[in-house]
Amino acid sequence: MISLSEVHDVALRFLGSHDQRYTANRRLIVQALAMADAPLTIDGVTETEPMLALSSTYRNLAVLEEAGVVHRIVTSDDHARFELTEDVTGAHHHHLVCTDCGLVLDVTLPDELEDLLHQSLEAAAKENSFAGAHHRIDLIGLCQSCKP
Amino acid sequence: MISLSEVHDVALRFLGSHDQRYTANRRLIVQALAMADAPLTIDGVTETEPMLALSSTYRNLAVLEEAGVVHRIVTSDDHARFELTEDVTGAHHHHLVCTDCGLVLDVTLPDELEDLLHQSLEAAAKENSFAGAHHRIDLIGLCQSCKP
DNA sequence: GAAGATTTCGAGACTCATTCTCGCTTGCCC
DNA sequence: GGGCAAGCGAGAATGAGTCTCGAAATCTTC
Repeated sequence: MISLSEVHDVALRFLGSHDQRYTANRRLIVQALAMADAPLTIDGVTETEPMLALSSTYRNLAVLEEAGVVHRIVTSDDHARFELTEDVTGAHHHHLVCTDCGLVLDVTLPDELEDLLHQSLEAAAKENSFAGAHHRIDLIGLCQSCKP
Repeated sequence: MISLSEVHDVALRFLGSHDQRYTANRRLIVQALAMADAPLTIDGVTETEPMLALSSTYRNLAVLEEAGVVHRIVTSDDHARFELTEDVTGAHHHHLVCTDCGLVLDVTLPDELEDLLHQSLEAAAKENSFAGAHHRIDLIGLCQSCKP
Protein backbone atom coordinates (compact mmCIF):
# COMPACT_ATOMS: atom_id res chain seq x y z
CA MET A 1 0.00 0.00 0.00
CA ILE A 2 1.31 3.36 -1.07
CA SER A 3 1.58 6.10 1.57
CA LEU A 4 -0.46 9.27 1.63
CA SER A 5 2.57 11.47 1.11
CA GLU A 6 3.59 9.45 -1.92
CA VAL A 7 0.08 9.94 -3.29
CA HIS A 8 0.45 13.67 -2.81
CA ASP A 9 3.84 13.59 -4.52
CA VAL A 10 2.43 11.84 -7.56
CA ALA A 11 -0.56 14.17 -7.67
CA LEU A 12 1.74 17.17 -7.51
CA ARG A 13 3.83 15.83 -10.38
CA PHE A 14 0.79 14.97 -12.53
CA LEU A 15 -0.78 18.37 -11.99
CA GLY A 16 2.55 20.09 -12.60
CA SER A 17 2.91 18.45 -16.00
CA HIS A 18 -0.54 19.81 -16.85
CA ASP A 19 0.34 23.36 -15.74
CA GLN A 20 -1.95 23.10 -12.77
CA ARG A 21 -1.32 23.97 -9.16
CA TYR A 22 -1.79 21.55 -6.31
CA THR A 23 -3.98 23.81 -4.20
CA ALA A 24 -5.28 23.19 -0.69
CA ASN A 25 -8.71 22.20 -2.01
CA ARG A 26 -7.26 19.72 -4.49
CA ARG A 27 -5.12 18.30 -1.73
CA LEU A 28 -8.20 17.79 0.44
CA ILE A 29 -10.00 16.00 -2.38
CA VAL A 30 -7.07 13.68 -3.07
CA GLN A 31 -6.76 12.97 0.62
CA ALA A 32 -10.44 12.13 0.94
CA LEU A 33 -10.18 9.71 -1.99
CA ALA A 34 -6.97 8.17 -0.69
CA MET A 35 -8.46 7.50 2.75
CA ALA A 36 -11.74 6.08 1.46
CA ASP A 37 -11.95 2.33 1.05
CA ALA A 38 -14.28 2.61 -1.93
CA PRO A 39 -14.86 5.15 -4.71
CA LEU A 40 -16.67 8.25 -3.41
CA THR A 41 -19.54 10.25 -4.82
CA ILE A 42 -19.23 14.03 -4.93
CA ASP A 43 -21.40 14.15 -1.84
CA GLY A 44 -19.13 11.61 -0.22
CA VAL A 45 -16.16 13.86 -0.86
CA THR A 46 -17.80 17.01 0.46
CA GLU A 47 -19.07 15.13 3.51
CA THR A 48 -15.57 13.87 4.25
CA GLU A 49 -14.19 17.38 3.85
CA PRO A 50 -17.03 19.76 4.66
CA MET A 51 -14.91 22.83 3.95
CA LEU A 52 -15.17 22.06 0.24
CA ALA A 53 -17.77 23.97 -1.76
CA LEU A 54 -19.78 21.86 -4.13
CA SER A 55 -18.96 23.85 -7.25
CA SER A 56 -15.25 23.91 -6.46
CA THR A 57 -15.27 20.19 -5.85
CA TYR A 58 -16.83 19.57 -9.24
CA ARG A 59 -14.32 21.86 -10.89
CA ASN A 60 -11.34 20.41 -9.11
CA LEU A 61 -12.37 16.83 -9.73
CA ALA A 62 -12.52 17.70 -13.42
CA VAL A 63 -9.03 19.18 -13.23
CA LEU A 64 -7.72 16.16 -11.35
CA GLU A 65 -9.34 13.83 -13.86
CA GLU A 66 -7.82 15.76 -16.75
CA ALA A 67 -4.42 15.49 -15.10
CA GLY A 68 -4.85 11.74 -14.66
CA VAL A 69 -4.95 11.82 -10.87
CA VAL A 70 -8.53 10.71 -10.38
CA HIS A 71 -10.87 8.55 -12.37
CA ARG A 72 -14.60 9.01 -12.78
CA ILE A 73 -16.81 5.93 -12.42
CA VAL A 74 -20.28 6.20 -13.91
CA THR A 75 -22.87 3.58 -12.99
CA SER A 76 -26.62 3.45 -13.53
CA ASP A 77 -26.87 5.13 -10.18
CA ASP A 78 -27.12 8.81 -10.92
CA HIS A 79 -24.18 10.02 -8.89
CA ALA A 80 -20.77 9.65 -10.48
CA ARG A 81 -18.09 8.22 -8.21
CA PHE A 82 -14.40 9.08 -8.08
CA GLU A 83 -11.25 7.23 -7.13
CA LEU A 84 -7.51 7.75 -7.54
CA THR A 85 -6.16 6.36 -10.80
CA GLU A 86 -3.96 3.30 -10.96
CA ASP A 87 -1.08 5.55 -11.97
CA VAL A 88 -1.39 7.15 -8.55
CA THR A 89 -2.14 4.14 -6.36
CA GLY A 90 -0.04 1.70 -8.37
CA ALA A 91 -2.71 -0.99 -8.00
CA HIS A 92 -4.60 -2.34 -10.99
CA HIS A 93 -8.08 -3.39 -9.88
CA HIS A 94 -11.69 -3.78 -10.92
CA HIS A 95 -15.10 -3.20 -9.41
CA LEU A 96 -18.05 -4.89 -7.83
CA VAL A 97 -21.05 -2.69 -8.52
CA CYS A 98 -24.33 -2.94 -6.62
CA THR A 99 -27.25 -2.41 -8.97
CA ASP A 100 -29.47 -1.40 -6.11
CA CYS A 101 -27.65 1.20 -4.03
CA GLY A 102 -24.81 1.98 -6.44
CA LEU A 103 -22.07 0.95 -4.01
CA VAL A 104 -18.73 0.23 -5.69
CA LEU A 105 -16.06 -2.04 -4.16
CA ASP A 106 -12.54 -2.77 -5.43
CA VAL A 107 -11.30 -6.23 -6.39
CA THR A 108 -8.12 -7.55 -7.97
CA LEU A 109 -7.79 -10.48 -10.37
CA PRO A 110 -4.93 -12.96 -10.86
CA ASP A 111 -2.09 -11.62 -12.99
CA GLU A 112 -2.27 -14.46 -15.54
CA LEU A 113 -5.88 -13.69 -16.15
CA GLU A 114 -5.12 -10.01 -16.59
CA ASP A 115 -2.45 -10.88 -19.13
CA LEU A 116 -4.76 -13.09 -21.15
CA LEU A 117 -7.43 -10.46 -21.09
CA HIS A 118 -5.05 -7.77 -22.14
CA GLN A 119 -3.98 -9.81 -25.18
CA SER A 120 -7.54 -10.55 -26.26
CA LEU A 121 -8.69 -7.00 -25.82
CA GLU A 122 -5.69 -5.67 -27.67
CA ALA A 123 -6.62 -7.88 -30.61
CA ALA A 124 -10.27 -6.81 -30.49
CA ALA A 125 -9.26 -3.16 -30.40
CA LYS A 126 -7.01 -3.51 -33.42
CA GLU A 127 -9.73 -5.30 -35.33
CA ASN A 128 -12.12 -2.39 -34.77
CA SER A 129 -9.58 0.37 -35.34
CA PHE A 130 -9.79 1.38 -31.71
CA ALA A 131 -6.84 2.99 -30.01
CA GLY A 132 -7.20 1.10 -26.74
CA ALA A 133 -6.11 2.76 -23.57
CA HIS A 134 -7.20 0.40 -20.83
CA HIS A 135 -9.86 -2.07 -19.85
CA ARG A 136 -12.47 -2.10 -17.15
CA ILE A 137 -14.20 -5.07 -15.62
CA ASP A 138 -17.24 -4.79 -13.40
CA LEU A 139 -19.11 -7.50 -11.62
CA ILE A 140 -22.69 -6.34 -11.48
CA GLY A 141 -24.79 -7.65 -8.62
CA LEU A 142 -26.20 -6.93 -5.21
CA CYS A 143 -24.14 -5.94 -2.20
CA GLN A 144 -24.57 -7.49 1.22
CA SER A 145 -27.06 -4.91 2.45
CA CYS A 146 -29.16 -4.93 -0.71
CA LYS A 147 -29.38 -8.70 -0.98
CA PRO A 148 -32.98 -9.94 -0.67
CA MET B 1 -27.66 -14.59 -35.69
CA ILE B 2 -31.14 -14.63 -34.21
CA SER B 3 -34.03 -13.44 -36.40
CA LEU B 4 -36.13 -10.38 -35.77
CA SER B 5 -39.28 -12.40 -35.21
CA GLU B 6 -37.50 -14.53 -32.63
CA VAL B 7 -36.44 -11.34 -30.90
CA HIS B 8 -40.04 -10.20 -30.81
CA ASP B 9 -41.11 -13.59 -29.46
CA VAL B 10 -38.64 -13.41 -26.62
CA ALA B 11 -39.58 -9.81 -25.87
CA LEU B 12 -43.23 -10.77 -25.76
CA ARG B 13 -42.51 -13.59 -23.34
CA PHE B 14 -40.31 -11.45 -21.09
CA LEU B 15 -42.86 -8.66 -20.93
CA GLY B 16 -45.65 -11.15 -20.35
CA SER B 17 -43.92 -12.59 -17.32
CA HIS B 18 -43.72 -9.04 -15.93
CA ASP B 19 -47.42 -8.38 -16.55
CA GLN B 20 -46.63 -5.96 -19.31
CA ARG B 21 -48.06 -5.73 -22.80
CA TYR B 22 -45.99 -5.74 -25.92
CA THR B 23 -47.41 -2.59 -27.46
CA ALA B 24 -46.73 -1.12 -30.87
CA ASN B 25 -44.35 1.45 -29.41
CA ARG B 26 -42.40 -1.15 -27.50
CA ARG B 27 -42.20 -3.23 -30.64
CA LEU B 28 -40.77 -0.29 -32.57
CA ILE B 29 -38.15 0.31 -29.91
CA VAL B 30 -37.10 -3.35 -29.86
CA GLN B 31 -36.95 -3.37 -33.63
CA ALA B 32 -34.77 -0.26 -33.74
CA LEU B 33 -32.36 -1.83 -31.25
CA ALA B 34 -32.35 -5.15 -33.07
CA MET B 35 -31.50 -3.56 -36.41
CA ALA B 36 -28.78 -1.26 -35.07
CA ASP B 37 -25.24 -2.54 -35.21
CA ALA B 38 -24.27 -0.75 -32.00
CA PRO B 39 -26.06 0.34 -28.85
CA LEU B 40 -28.32 3.35 -29.47
CA THR B 41 -28.88 6.53 -27.51
CA ILE B 42 -32.46 7.64 -26.89
CA ASP B 43 -32.05 10.13 -29.71
CA GLY B 44 -30.79 7.32 -31.90
CA VAL B 45 -33.95 5.35 -31.19
CA THR B 46 -36.34 8.21 -31.86
CA GLU B 47 -34.45 9.12 -35.02
CA THR B 48 -34.74 5.55 -36.26
CA GLU B 49 -38.46 5.52 -35.45
CA PRO B 50 -39.62 9.14 -35.60
CA MET B 51 -43.17 8.23 -34.63
CA LEU B 52 -41.97 7.64 -31.09
CA ALA B 53 -42.53 10.44 -28.59
CA LEU B 54 -39.57 11.18 -26.39
CA SER B 55 -41.37 10.72 -23.09
CA SER B 56 -42.92 7.45 -24.19
CA THR B 57 -39.57 6.18 -25.37
CA TYR B 58 -38.03 6.90 -21.99
CA ARG B 59 -40.93 5.22 -20.23
CA ASN B 60 -40.93 2.17 -22.48
CA LEU B 61 -37.20 1.72 -22.33
CA ALA B 62 -37.54 1.67 -18.56
CA VAL B 63 -40.26 -0.97 -18.82
CA LEU B 64 -38.21 -3.02 -21.27
CA GLU B 65 -35.18 -2.75 -19.02
CA GLU B 66 -37.20 -3.84 -16.01
CA ALA B 67 -38.47 -6.84 -17.99
CA GLY B 68 -34.92 -7.80 -18.96
CA VAL B 69 -35.37 -7.11 -22.66
CA VAL B 70 -33.01 -4.17 -22.99
CA HIS B 71 -29.92 -3.12 -21.14
CA ARG B 72 -28.83 0.41 -20.33
CA ILE B 73 -25.20 1.33 -20.93
CA VAL B 74 -23.95 4.38 -19.10
CA THR B 75 -20.66 5.93 -20.12
CA SER B 76 -19.01 9.25 -19.26
CA ASP B 77 -20.82 10.58 -22.29
CA ASP B 78 -24.03 12.10 -21.03
CA HIS B 79 -26.45 10.12 -23.15
CA ALA B 80 -27.26 6.64 -21.95
CA ARG B 81 -27.26 3.95 -24.63
CA PHE B 82 -29.48 0.92 -24.96
CA GLU B 83 -29.12 -2.53 -26.48
CA LEU B 84 -31.02 -5.80 -26.33
CA THR B 85 -29.92 -8.04 -23.47
CA GLU B 86 -27.96 -11.22 -24.00
CA ASP B 87 -31.04 -13.16 -22.92
CA VAL B 88 -32.76 -11.78 -26.00
CA THR B 89 -29.97 -11.90 -28.56
CA GLY B 90 -28.34 -15.03 -27.17
CA ALA B 91 -24.89 -13.54 -27.70
CA HIS B 92 -22.58 -12.76 -24.78
CA HIS B 93 -20.40 -9.81 -25.68
CA HIS B 94 -18.53 -6.81 -24.36
CA HIS B 95 -17.89 -3.24 -25.39
CA LEU B 96 -15.36 -0.93 -26.91
CA VAL B 97 -16.12 2.53 -25.58
CA CYS B 98 -14.80 5.73 -27.15
CA THR B 99 -13.92 8.25 -24.45
CA ASP B 100 -14.26 11.11 -26.86
CA CYS B 101 -17.57 10.72 -28.70
CA GLY B 102 -19.14 8.03 -26.51
CA LEU B 103 -19.51 5.51 -29.35
CA VAL B 104 -19.99 1.93 -28.16
CA LEU B 105 -19.11 -1.11 -30.28
CA ASP B 106 -19.68 -4.79 -29.53
CA VAL B 107 -16.91 -7.38 -29.25
CA THR B 108 -16.75 -11.01 -28.22
CA LEU B 109 -13.96 -12.77 -26.35
CA PRO B 110 -12.73 -16.38 -26.59
CA ASP B 111 -14.85 -18.82 -24.59
CA GLU B 112 -11.92 -20.13 -22.52
CA LEU B 113 -11.16 -16.61 -21.40
CA GLU B 114 -14.78 -16.02 -20.47
CA ASP B 115 -14.75 -19.22 -18.41
CA LEU B 116 -11.62 -18.22 -16.53
CA LEU B 117 -13.01 -14.79 -15.90
CA HIS B 118 -16.27 -16.14 -14.69
CA GLN B 119 -14.52 -18.34 -12.12
CA SER B 120 -12.35 -15.52 -10.81
CA LEU B 121 -15.20 -13.09 -10.57
CA GLU B 122 -17.39 -15.64 -8.85
CA ALA B 123 -14.70 -16.05 -6.21
CA ALA B 124 -14.29 -12.30 -5.81
CA ALA B 125 -18.03 -11.87 -5.41
CA LYS B 126 -18.28 -14.52 -2.74
CA GLU B 127 -15.36 -12.99 -0.85
CA ASN B 128 -17.15 -9.64 -0.70
CA SER B 129 -20.62 -11.02 0.03
CA PHE B 130 -21.84 -9.89 -3.36
CA ALA B 131 -24.66 -11.71 -5.09
CA GLY B 132 -23.10 -11.56 -8.54
CA ALA B 133 -25.37 -11.51 -11.52
CA HIS B 134 -23.07 -10.93 -14.45
CA HIS B 135 -19.88 -9.24 -15.51
CA ARG B 136 -19.11 -6.44 -17.88
CA ILE B 137 -15.87 -5.74 -19.68
CA ASP B 138 -15.15 -2.52 -21.49
CA LEU B 139 -12.15 -1.54 -23.48
CA ILE B 140 -11.83 2.21 -23.08
CA GLY B 141 -10.13 4.08 -25.87
CA LEU B 142 -10.59 6.18 -28.95
CA CYS B 143 -12.62 5.13 -31.96
CA GLN B 144 -11.39 5.48 -35.52
CA SER B 145 -12.90 8.92 -36.07
CA CYS B 146 -11.72 10.33 -32.75
CA LYS B 147 -8.15 9.10 -33.03
CA PRO B 148 -5.65 11.99 -33.17
C1' DG C 1 7.47 43.14 0.28
C1' DA C 2 4.12 45.92 -2.66
C1' DA C 3 1.76 46.27 -7.23
C1' DG C 4 0.01 44.09 -10.69
C1' DA C 5 -1.07 39.79 -13.13
C1' DT C 6 -2.91 35.33 -13.02
C1' DT C 7 -5.23 31.54 -11.04
C1' DT C 8 -8.53 29.66 -8.00
C1' DC C 9 -12.55 30.04 -5.17
C1' DG C 10 -17.58 29.70 -4.24
C1' DA C 11 -22.54 31.12 -4.30
C1' DG C 12 -25.90 31.03 -7.22
C1' DA C 13 -27.79 30.92 -11.95
C1' DC C 14 -28.20 27.92 -15.64
C1' DT C 15 -28.38 23.64 -18.68
C1' DC C 16 -30.31 19.71 -20.30
C1' DA C 17 -31.00 14.52 -19.86
C1' DT C 18 -34.34 12.18 -17.60
C1' DT C 19 -38.61 11.65 -14.93
C1' DC C 20 -43.17 12.96 -13.61
C1' DT C 21 -47.97 14.68 -14.35
C1' DC C 22 -52.27 14.40 -16.09
C1' DG C 23 -55.88 14.49 -19.38
C1' DC C 24 -56.65 11.73 -23.53
C1' DT C 25 -56.67 7.39 -26.26
C1' DT C 26 -56.44 2.45 -26.89
C1' DG C 27 -57.73 -2.02 -26.35
C1' DC C 28 -59.05 -5.82 -23.19
C1' DC C 29 -62.93 -8.25 -20.62
C1' DC C 30 -67.51 -9.36 -19.41
C1' DG D 1 -70.64 -1.78 -26.54
C1' DG D 2 -69.75 -0.05 -21.76
C1' DG D 3 -66.57 0.12 -18.23
C1' DC D 4 -61.94 0.26 -16.93
C1' DA D 5 -57.17 -0.49 -16.68
C1' DA D 6 -53.06 0.31 -19.29
C1' DG D 7 -50.56 3.09 -22.39
C1' DC D 8 -49.78 7.49 -24.71
C1' DG D 9 -47.56 12.13 -25.26
C1' DA D 10 -46.95 17.20 -24.52
C1' DG D 11 -45.21 19.86 -21.36
C1' DA D 12 -43.74 20.76 -16.52
C1' DA D 13 -40.64 19.43 -12.94
C1' DT D 14 -36.34 17.53 -11.18
C1' DG D 15 -31.63 17.50 -10.16
C1' DA D 16 -26.71 16.30 -11.26
C1' DG D 17 -23.41 18.74 -13.21
C1' DT D 18 -21.55 23.14 -15.47
C1' DC D 19 -20.95 27.98 -16.01
C1' DT D 20 -20.53 32.89 -14.44
C1' DC D 21 -18.47 36.44 -12.27
C1' DG D 22 -16.81 39.18 -8.54
C1' DA D 23 -13.82 38.17 -4.50
C1' DA D 24 -9.78 35.96 -2.54
C1' DA D 25 -5.43 33.73 -2.91
C1' DT D 26 -1.06 33.07 -5.05
C1' DC D 27 2.63 34.02 -8.10
C1' DT D 28 5.99 37.38 -10.45
C1' DT D 29 8.72 41.15 -11.06
C1' DC D 30 11.01 44.86 -9.44
